[in-house]
Amino acid sequence: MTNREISAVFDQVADLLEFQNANPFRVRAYRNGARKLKDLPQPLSQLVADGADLTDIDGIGKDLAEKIATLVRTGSLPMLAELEQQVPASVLPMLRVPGLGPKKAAALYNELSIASLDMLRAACEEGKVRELKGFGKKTEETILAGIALAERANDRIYWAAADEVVQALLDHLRPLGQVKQLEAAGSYRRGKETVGDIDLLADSTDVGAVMDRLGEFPGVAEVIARGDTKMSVRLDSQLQVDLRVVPSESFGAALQYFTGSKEHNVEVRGLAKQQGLRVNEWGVFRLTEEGEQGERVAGATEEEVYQSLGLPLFPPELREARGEFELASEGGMPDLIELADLRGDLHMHTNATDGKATLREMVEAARQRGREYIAITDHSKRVSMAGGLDSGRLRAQWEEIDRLRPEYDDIVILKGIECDILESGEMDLDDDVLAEADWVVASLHYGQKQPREKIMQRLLFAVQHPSVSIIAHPTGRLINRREPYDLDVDQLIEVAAQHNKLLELNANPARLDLDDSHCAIAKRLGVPIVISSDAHHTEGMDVLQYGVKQARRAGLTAADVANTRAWRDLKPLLAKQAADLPD
DNA sequence: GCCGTTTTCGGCCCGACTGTTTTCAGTCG
Repeated sequence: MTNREISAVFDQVADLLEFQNANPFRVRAYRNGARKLKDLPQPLSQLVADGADLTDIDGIGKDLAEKIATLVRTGSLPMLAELEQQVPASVLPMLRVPGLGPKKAAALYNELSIASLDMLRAACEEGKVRELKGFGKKTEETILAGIALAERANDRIYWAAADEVVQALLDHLRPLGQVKQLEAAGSYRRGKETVGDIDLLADSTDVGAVMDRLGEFPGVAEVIARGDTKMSVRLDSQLQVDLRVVPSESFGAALQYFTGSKEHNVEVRGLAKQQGLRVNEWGVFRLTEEGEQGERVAGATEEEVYQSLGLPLFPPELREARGEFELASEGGMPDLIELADLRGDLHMHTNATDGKATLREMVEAARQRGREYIAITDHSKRVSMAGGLDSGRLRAQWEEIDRLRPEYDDIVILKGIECDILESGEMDLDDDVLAEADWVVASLHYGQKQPREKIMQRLLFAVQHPSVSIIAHPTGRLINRREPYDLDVDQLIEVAAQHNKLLELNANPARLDLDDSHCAIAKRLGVPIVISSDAHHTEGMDVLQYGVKQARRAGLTAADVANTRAWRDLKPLLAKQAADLPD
């Protein structure tokens, strides 16, 4: 089992325990463990085989260590089977109904034997739910309305889509004179690849005016809640927007609190407590001897909030309780990569295959964006739907590049190819033509459902091929639409490290592949990441910003990303002899 | 279930809002 699979088992255990009203700290222990394992650089199977002490992993104690060993050895966990006997897994979707938590869901299951969303809907329509103790007519209506939301499969939207809504909301609220500061917080600010809802924070003393203004935002379908400081609305698109209005002296504390993540905040507040301080969204406060809230020591800015706790101002992208506190205590907060650090773009298509723009148009667009070098990487012949290139057409394209090069002295145009890794495991083009290329991107397009062994055989063949520079979109996942291939990413990264190959972070907002935790593993193993646009038209080059967000979440600095280098400094990283490459 | 420069037991972040309550539990972030 992979680390992620083991992590998923612990998450499932946590869900079921929560449903059974187990000790919340026990539930948290499983969730914490799941999170730590997902981001672990070494495969657990290897650690178990080596007889390593798993309790060395932060958050893993004696009990979870034993369960990990059981999962590695047998592929299943008796405890999970037992839990599923007590509570069918079909109840878990009920927890996604807004307003339904473990307590209420358990009451529905225990009192009315409701074990699925369908049964829940029927019970609401028959008016049975309102008769339960602790439920009422209003709750029943809320549940009924919420079922539709829960049934919508995982509807977190791409960060790029959230960004459009956020900008519109900010533009709508900013002109209001009563608003002194305004920020979008939450997972949007942390740059997560998908965003579940939008969190806005306003600095104002006129709460009513700000809330009224949000209510007037075009596209507000309903007001879910509105209190003294907090308001929630749902947009026509079903997206929820939470607004919090605080005074200036609390803005920093509220921004810190509202940015999260929840796990990061739990850690921050725990650390505060050890120092006799209390952190909440209103500020940082000294605690009196009786444990009462005393004098305020910080709150106006995030920086002073963290500073008052002896912590650095964490970049929002790192606030996931995935090791940032350890980095801070070692004094090494990384200087994360920024969009402006990128100098080249090494994956793009033209109308020779499935791109929309000509070679010259792509070159011009790249120059306008200040790129110092680009690789033209059209598809190879097996990708017939895209009109992939055979060796003849590919060489013809390279001749066209030869003709263009003298016209541009401010951009290096690399002769590249996105060569398909065939189902058989061979490369789609002959070795002699691949050897002539400046830059070979290898990727899978077909046979994505093959068993892991076969997928890995293909990927490992490609990564060891002398002419291949990089593996593109290595896992093949499409966010919310397609699962990754059945592959062992850890092994792929290891072999890439052994053969001095690069791995792509495809910046398309639907791909973002490799993802943040895999990029972090690549960093630890010294595998350079290349952030590429995979542009199919000129505007497609602008997606690099999303790749940079993901890279920041992985803790990558400019030094970890190969295409932050000038072309002459990138060449030594490549398998190909620098002398065979253009200047 | 995890963890320990106050602890191997007794803690484990904190507050807003709603609905169903007569003073609070549940949910959410």
